[in-house]
Amino acid sequence: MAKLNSSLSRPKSTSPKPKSTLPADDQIGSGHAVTSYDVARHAGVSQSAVSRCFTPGGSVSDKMRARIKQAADELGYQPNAIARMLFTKRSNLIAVIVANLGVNPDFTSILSKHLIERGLNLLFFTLDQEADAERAIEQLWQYRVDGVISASELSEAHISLLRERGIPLVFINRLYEITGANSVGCDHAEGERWLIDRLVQAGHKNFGIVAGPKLSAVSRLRTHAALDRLQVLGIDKPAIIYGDFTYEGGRQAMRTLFEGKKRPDAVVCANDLMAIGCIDEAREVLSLGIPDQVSVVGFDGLSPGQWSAFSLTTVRQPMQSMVKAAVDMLVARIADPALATERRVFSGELVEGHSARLK
Amino acid sequence: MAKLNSSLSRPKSTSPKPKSTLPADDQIGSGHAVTSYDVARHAGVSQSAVSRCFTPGGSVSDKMRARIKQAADELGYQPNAIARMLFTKRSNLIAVIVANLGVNPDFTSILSKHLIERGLNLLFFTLDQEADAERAIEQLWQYRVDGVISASELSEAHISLLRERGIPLVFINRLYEITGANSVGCDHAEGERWLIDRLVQAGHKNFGIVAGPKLSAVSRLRTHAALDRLQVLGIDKPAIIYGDFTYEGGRQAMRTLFEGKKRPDAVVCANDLMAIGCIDEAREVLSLGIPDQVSVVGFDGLSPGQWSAFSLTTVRQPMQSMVKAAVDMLVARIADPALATERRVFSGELVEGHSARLK
DNA sequence: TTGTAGGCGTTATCAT
DNA sequence: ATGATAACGCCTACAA
Repeated sequence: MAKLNSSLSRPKSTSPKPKSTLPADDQIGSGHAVTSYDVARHAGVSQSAVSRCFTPGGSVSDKMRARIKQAADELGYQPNAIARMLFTKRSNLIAVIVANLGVNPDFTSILSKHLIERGLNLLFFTLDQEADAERAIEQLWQYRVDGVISASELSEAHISLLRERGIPLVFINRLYEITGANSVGCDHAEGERWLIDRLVQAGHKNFGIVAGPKLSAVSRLRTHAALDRLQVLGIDKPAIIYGDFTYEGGRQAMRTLFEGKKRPDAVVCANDLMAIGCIDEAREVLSLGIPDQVSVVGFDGLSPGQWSAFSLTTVRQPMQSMVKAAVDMLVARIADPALATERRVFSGELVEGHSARLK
Repeated sequence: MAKLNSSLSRPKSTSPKPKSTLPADDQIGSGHAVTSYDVARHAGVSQSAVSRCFTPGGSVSDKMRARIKQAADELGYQPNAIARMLFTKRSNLIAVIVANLGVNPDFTSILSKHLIERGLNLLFFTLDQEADAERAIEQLWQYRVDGVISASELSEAHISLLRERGIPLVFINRLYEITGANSVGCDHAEGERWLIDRLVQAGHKNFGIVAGPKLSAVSRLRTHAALDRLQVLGIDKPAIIYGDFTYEGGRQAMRTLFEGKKRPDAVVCANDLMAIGCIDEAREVLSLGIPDQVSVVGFDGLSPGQWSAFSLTTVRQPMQSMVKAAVDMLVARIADPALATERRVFSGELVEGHSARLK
């Protein structure tokens, strides 16, 4: 029961015979891993012909192409991407890094679609703890990914590591002002100003802010913009509660906000999930009418927010455009790594739900 | 400006010199792609020593290991997974296939976590149209993934293709009775019986069923189980509406259900998202009290269903356990492809929310 | 324990 | 247009 010798006739293989590279024809679908040599032998051509035949720009006669394609089909041959990668140094792999929380649920599938369109594949990394980032960076390097899209913040060290290694990196909705890293994002400040302006126009006076985690850059951007605008409009400094971007966090923040003596008439949340939590807490526990007694606004444009139970007033991020832009940008950088770093910022879209009194 | 000759001293390279494989030492962090040869040269050892040093079971003396590790660190060396794959035929890649709709949002991140624990990486495929399946199967084969986890249904042809190629496959929550494919899932029938029993016990008499798409196996399982149980309990045959597993679909189904002359007092939905849609439609448009006038139940255990706005009565699928089981099973099959195919079925957990009158 | 040498399945350069 | 052949970077007998 010796192993079956599937692919003989390699250049310097055991067979000493110099010419006549066509020993006994193969049995179809037998052993594993049919290689280009097997196809070549089966079609009676050289291995390089097979390779060319599967290469986009390869110069092969129609007749030969047909013969090879048929042989390949009969044997069930597909080129081995691994071997190709080894030679070409292009893996067609894009590493996608997402933080476990605070990511729009359909982000991944939208991204996947855009990558597919460009013939790229998605190597997925999700980050729970800081240690995971270390591992992700190490792995994606080992797999020689062509580029990285990150929806999670990365340390300076990791960013520069990627730069040194020449791996293009594009951030989605993270990390703006910092060191030259490519990014696409939503104009959080603008959106937040819209919300505040509308709320103030409608006569709200006592604001409460539900921020995200203190170290979240997105939360900072949104919250600061709101605070700034309130100050510009001459509104009293609002109470600020720091949440964790979750539903539960939103509920808790709302509770805390209404324990104080100065109860807000408008609550501005750093994301939709917390806003939903606020609404539920207001109705369920605090017995407050939304938007009659309190207005609540969020940020993101999550689909649950648009369910009629909440009808959340919020700013929708143009996910499709952002993701497309990120992929475009990444692909451009892969083609020409010398391109200048760039930021693309999209305006959100104000969604006037019924969770806030707007007039 | 000639290209810099980073790694000389390959076995049969240009250099004719037979011995003394240590030409001028390298400049750190210079060119790209530092290889094991570079490290070897830097540390003054053989390339194979470097390789062994990075291989779990490799036999290297502590002294040498230290020297090599240091050299590797200085040069920023990480083994090239691609080259390794080519030789070992193991990619440490697991293909994960999900259908675009109808997937529990945190499924991917849970899965990712479990794969990480085993040192596996996640190659992500999302399926929109039937054509995408074709592409996914082709790609994952080209990348020589070690195994496949699918949360989407696959055609018989694709399943047997994977089998022929010796790629272990585990389904999550799909495709039970069919051809010997490994799967883990939730006991839909049992859960559905629980729901029906409780509803009937509480005195509900007129049922409405909101099913999923007609070709969805999961929907069929859940719906059939509900219908069977109703029949066993002697309840009149309920109206059945076919939805699409979405929120909007749920709303529409609810509307249709209440256009009929026999208005149900209990609506059983094939998933949580549609159940939420039903609740919103009932309250918003039909002005029906939940659960006073109609009871609504779902299936899945989605977190939005548990928000107090809905407090959905449902059956929660034990996602963590299911995913862990799937990974365990897959890893076992990778280790021993001859293992018998197996199905693991977990019981769900009845969640008694307030969307249904249960007594 | 360490070094030598051959091969994994491609692509690409060169003759033909 | 086609066929030989040398890498690509690593792993693993085998020899020392």
